[in-house]
Amino acid sequence: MEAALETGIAVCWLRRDLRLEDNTGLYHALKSGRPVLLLFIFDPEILETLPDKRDRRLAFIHRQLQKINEEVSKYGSSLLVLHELPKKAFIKLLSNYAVKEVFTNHDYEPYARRRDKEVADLLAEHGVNFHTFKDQVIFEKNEVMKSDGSPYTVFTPYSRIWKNRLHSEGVLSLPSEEHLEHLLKMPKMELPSLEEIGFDPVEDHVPEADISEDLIRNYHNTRNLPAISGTSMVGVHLRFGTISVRQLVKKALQLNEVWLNELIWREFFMMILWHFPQVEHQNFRSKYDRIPWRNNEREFDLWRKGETGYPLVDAGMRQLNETGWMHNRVRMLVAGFLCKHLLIDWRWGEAYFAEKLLDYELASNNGNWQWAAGTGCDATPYFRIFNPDTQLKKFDPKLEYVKTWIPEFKAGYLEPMLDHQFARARALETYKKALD
DNA sequence: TGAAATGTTGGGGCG
DNA sequence: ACGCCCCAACATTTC
Repeated sequence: MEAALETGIAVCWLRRDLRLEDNTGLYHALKSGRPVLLLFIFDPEILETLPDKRDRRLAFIHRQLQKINEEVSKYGSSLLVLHELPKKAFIKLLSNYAVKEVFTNHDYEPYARRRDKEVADLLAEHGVNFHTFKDQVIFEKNEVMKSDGSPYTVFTPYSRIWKNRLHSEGVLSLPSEEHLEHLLKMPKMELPSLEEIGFDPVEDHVPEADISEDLIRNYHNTRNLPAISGTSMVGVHLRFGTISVRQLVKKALQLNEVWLNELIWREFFMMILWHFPQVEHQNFRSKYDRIPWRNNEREFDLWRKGETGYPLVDAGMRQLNETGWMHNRVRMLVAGFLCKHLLIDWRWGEAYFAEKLLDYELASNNGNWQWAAGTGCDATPYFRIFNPDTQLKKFDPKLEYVKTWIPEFKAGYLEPMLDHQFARARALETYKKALD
């Protein structure tokens, strides 16, 4: 038996689960009885969608990979990092190593599903077992469904069943970090540099996550005040898997249900994207297809630069442009402003966020943009239109946030690009007419 | 996790 | 004392 196992290795393919701790796929690979080769692939098909060669996300991923490589080298192993189409990478891998099994964690985005299908087919042709695991969510795919077997499209009932199921099943964590001695012994290899994969090195000042008891307990009181560090900043870590969602849910259960709900929103939108992959490019509700978006390029540009003349909108866009992050309360406002005040297609805004946000997550970004535009599931009704000045008075009354991101700010620093009352009436009329 | 318009109530000023 | 008006405060409706 032992001899048979020695004749081949297992590969653990990391994608958006860049950690060695509590990693489901890695755990099962390490327990497979075969030496485990740890693999990461820079996929040119993904990289070419990133227009900015100074992309901070790439720098973040690169740094995480270096950390992982450093860590596994303590076990006499190495991370293997390739830069080519995954299918080609596996063809090469199969010719260089006696690969018997491949382990990985589920990735639910439409592109990832196509990619993984191709790799699965290739591996099957070569008689290699492909084992995939749920890791990035608590409940996936069809695990939280209505009693008639259809997916939920409203958050509240979904979250109720999600919580019921969580309480009956508990949270299962797998200590992959305790079995790293089963990694394949090999000399430490260097990663390709950022330049070698076509990117420029850039300071990756990704915000530190704050999952202190203090912050989580107070989350519901402070999360709407953009001048305060009242949010946990876990988005980017969930995106790339540098924190396990199971660790966060355990804390949430003990400390704050409002914060737990935010984690459930993430899974809600992932579930929606799984069942309705067409929402990546289309309105969830097709009755909104007839909205005549104005799509004025000049106005879009003012929005992007943070020069609308509405202080809270502009502060948010400048925070995004400068740091790759924007406070969530302000994200809702700027998204609503683009769709309703300017009548610009939510897809334009979504694409801009996708380019700029370090914590960009297709399912959440799409779900929340469609929420703001009113075209999505469980979305804000079309007649709910934020007043940017009222939002400022409510959530940044001392103008602290605004002054942080708009240095030249003073009352009337910039003439509003359009009148709120006018834009509100125009949005109501446009939506109403399109829906009739 | 809306805002504005419209409706209702009740206290107080005033003749 | 009483009716009338004003208006703030709150509630409801509408978009």
